[in-house]
Amino acid sequence: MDDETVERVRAIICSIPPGSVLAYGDVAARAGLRSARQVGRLLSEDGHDLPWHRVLRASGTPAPHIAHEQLARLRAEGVLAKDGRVPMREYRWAD
DNA sequence: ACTATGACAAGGT
DNA sequence: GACCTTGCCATAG
Repeated sequence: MDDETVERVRAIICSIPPGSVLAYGDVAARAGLRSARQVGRLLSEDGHDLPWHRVLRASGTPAPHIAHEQLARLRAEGVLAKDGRVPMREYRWAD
């Protein structure tokens, strides 16, 4: 993991507009990473100052330990989850 | 060097 | 849709 790549990931996550979301894999792809786990690891370690709540799994289900907080924050931005799951088809950020 | 673990994903059943 | 198996890659022991 070069610092340059880390910066790219951080930049991408920061640029996600409120009301939109991205999957870990999407962020990874845009940042040039080969594995989505890298993104998750980054957030767990160095993502405390980023809008991490706009990043979730490809299926629209957030990670278990943060699920409650995540859905609450998204709900505050207008992202409505259906039974703990966000409909990516509608909220997925495409620029 | 090897194994286990983790904010994951894709493909098969 | 749900569930299981593989692949993935950095870190920790």
